[in-house]
Amino acid sequence: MRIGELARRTGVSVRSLRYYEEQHLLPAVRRQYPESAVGRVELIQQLYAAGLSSKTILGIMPSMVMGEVTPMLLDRLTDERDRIDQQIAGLTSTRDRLDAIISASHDLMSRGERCTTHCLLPGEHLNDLCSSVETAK
Amino acid sequence: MRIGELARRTGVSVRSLRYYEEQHLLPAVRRQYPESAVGRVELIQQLYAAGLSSKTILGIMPSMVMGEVTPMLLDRLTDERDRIDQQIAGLTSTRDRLDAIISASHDLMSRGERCTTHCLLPGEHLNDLCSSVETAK
DNA sequence: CTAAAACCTGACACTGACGTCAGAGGCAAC
DNA sequence: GTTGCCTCTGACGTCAGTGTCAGGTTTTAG
Repeated sequence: MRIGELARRTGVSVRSLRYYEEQHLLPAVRRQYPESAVGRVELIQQLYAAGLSSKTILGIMPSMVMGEVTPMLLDRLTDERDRIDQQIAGLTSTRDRLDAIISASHDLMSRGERCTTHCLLPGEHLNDLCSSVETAK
Repeated sequence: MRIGELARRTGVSVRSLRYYEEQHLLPAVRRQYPESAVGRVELIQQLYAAGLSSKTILGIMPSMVMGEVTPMLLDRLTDERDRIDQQIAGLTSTRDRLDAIISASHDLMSRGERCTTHCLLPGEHLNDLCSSVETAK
């Protein structure tokens, strides 16, 4: 498979694939990629989405491809897993915060009420922000 | 409170705080920040961590500060919440993938076995990657 | 009053993953 | 041949958040 087809099949731009190769994440043998490159590209994308850098991905790639893991790699994997766990926790808390506002405003709108005292950030005066938002544009 | 103290209390650099003000996320009144700025900075950081851009944050900020939300803001909030939900799902799947490797390698090491066929990415030859990793450094 | 400390403005640098463009080559069908 | 598509190399641009430095002003301590 050549780079164009790989790009089509993965939905990843040619530029990105070349970048991956540049980072030694995606080896090509004489302009040909094996069938397995598709899964590999998807793995790379997934790890990028999880906030790993190309260097980190390069580091843990061997353990993702082979079932075999050295103690050092195991450490790295565990570190990253823990980091992702933390990230999930943070995102969950953020989502809950957004959710609280969304459902609260649903409740309010269904009753036609208004509530400016039930702030999530206490101590703010409305004018503080309104003015800043207006002057922003 | 002035910017230095705010920086100390939030653990955010002075430079970043100034950037927030530049983006109209953190209004200052004559070089003075109100007590509530601390919570506000933490909110900003949390939203940044969730992948929101400064523009988006500026857009949804009013609804975070006041309980009141316009339908337009509600849409934006819902969009962001859904995006974060997706992000959480992706991260969870990535973490599970890492976890699978970690626990599998624990099992293997405890038995002193080796398993190169139990790959997570089928169809790869070990040499594909080993060579690419070696030549990387 | 003076010196030090904090602050402001403005600008440029950097990172990382990727876009984009130019120029050059390869390989197919017509 | 040549037309056209795909590829490669190389370089520069982008974006957002932040570091950093220079040079000037304000606030605070003595």
